[in-house]
Amino acid sequence: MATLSEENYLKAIFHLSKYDKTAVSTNAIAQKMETKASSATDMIKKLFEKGLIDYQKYKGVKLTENGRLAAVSVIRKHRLWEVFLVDKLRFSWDEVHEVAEQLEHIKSKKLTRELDAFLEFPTEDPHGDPIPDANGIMPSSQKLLLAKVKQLQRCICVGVKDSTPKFLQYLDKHKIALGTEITVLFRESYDESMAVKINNIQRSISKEVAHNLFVKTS
Amino acid sequence: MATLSEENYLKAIFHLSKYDKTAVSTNAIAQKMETKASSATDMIKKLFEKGLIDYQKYKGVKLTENGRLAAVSVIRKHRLWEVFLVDKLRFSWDEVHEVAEQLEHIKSKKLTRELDAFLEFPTEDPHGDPIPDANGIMPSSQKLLLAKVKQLQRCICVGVKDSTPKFLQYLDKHKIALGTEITVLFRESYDESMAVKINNIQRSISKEVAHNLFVKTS
DNA sequence: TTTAATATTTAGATAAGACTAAAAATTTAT
DNA sequence: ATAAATTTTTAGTCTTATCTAAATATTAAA
Repeated sequence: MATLSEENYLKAIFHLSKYDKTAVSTNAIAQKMETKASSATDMIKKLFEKGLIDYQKYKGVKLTENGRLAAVSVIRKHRLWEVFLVDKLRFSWDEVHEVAEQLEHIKSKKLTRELDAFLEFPTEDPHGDPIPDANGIMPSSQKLLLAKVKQLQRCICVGVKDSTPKFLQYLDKHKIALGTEITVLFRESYDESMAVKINNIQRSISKEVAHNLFVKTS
Repeated sequence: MATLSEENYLKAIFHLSKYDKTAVSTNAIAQKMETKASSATDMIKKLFEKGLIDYQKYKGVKLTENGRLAAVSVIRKHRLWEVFLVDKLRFSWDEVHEVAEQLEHIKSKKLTRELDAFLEFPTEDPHGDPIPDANGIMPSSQKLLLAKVKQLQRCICVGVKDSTPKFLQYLDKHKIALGTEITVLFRESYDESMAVKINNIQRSISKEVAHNLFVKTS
């Protein structure tokens, strides 16, 4: 059984290797965990001893299958709790992360199973991120960044890449939510901003925002 | 802010001084925490430094007002989560304790407040124990042990003193639940057992059981 | 390709919370 | 009232997870 700190490191490693499946560096882990590289090295050794990561000195780390399962189990709980907080307890999507960071470490198979059933088996959390099933399988979705959408295409907002309160509150303020329809009008090459139509109103979306909003094209 | 371990010690001290409000001994705390007296002494010093207990060497400890509030806050969360598990997640009353022991340490004022509202402000947990309000006030109830009920009196089961799975499962097996009506017929002085009528059937209740079942007389 | 910069690891220290063993204080019993 | 038994505290050690500083390895630059 992994300790709280081990679980957090596994989660960090998982997120760092989510897109490119290459080895993760000690520094990257330390940065994500907001700790020092030496601390990361210590934990890396521990996770290696427990068979949760592959590791060779100076070569970075990769999750083993057991490590991946442990990480995904924590992520599953995190996202289920987020759904609970938003759907049942009147939290907004920018308030859930901190509490879910605590709840994700509660150890009880039955709790996770029953919570899942109580929430009617959700497949996505309030930010549009997929919820892994009990076997550790992530539902895949063909979302893409708004920044990649072609001119004159219509798309629907399905998730966020940056889920910090700041960005989520920005979206709330500008009436952009999951399910909101966005039509890309044109791109400003100077600053990489985009002119879009949202709720029939034309607006400009900055490069920063366009690179942190996931959409689906129909 | 109290650590997880500090919270558990405060809870232990609270429960040990619940009935008789006298000072609690180091040994009693150590026993309740399933640890050694020396460890208890270490923690006592820490809680004293933080102003959560009154303490004089060799004289035992008492919660300060702040200490009591901290303990009661944890107990409030514990009991709210127990209600959640039973009412919403299909846990039985003998399964909730272990999970609630973890959930009680989650730190979020909003979570507690919203959970309370979601559960429609319950006043008792699944074992009939009172749930303190947000200000740390315990609803009082005039329950008494079944063992104290007079002959030929009718009463209603409202709580348990022993809430270990073993006892709770015993009650389930014998169809005794909160709300069950019990009429005391007579007392066997030899073994202190009681003859009672439950659901119109006459049964014998051992001394052990009678001393762990709370009832209310009308 | 040798040097410079950067990344990683090692060594040793610290704090929290637990332990054992021994010392000191208190309580109980004679 | 003193001795014996018990309780409590102290002193020193251990583990986990962190840190700083120094050493070593790797990567980038000249």
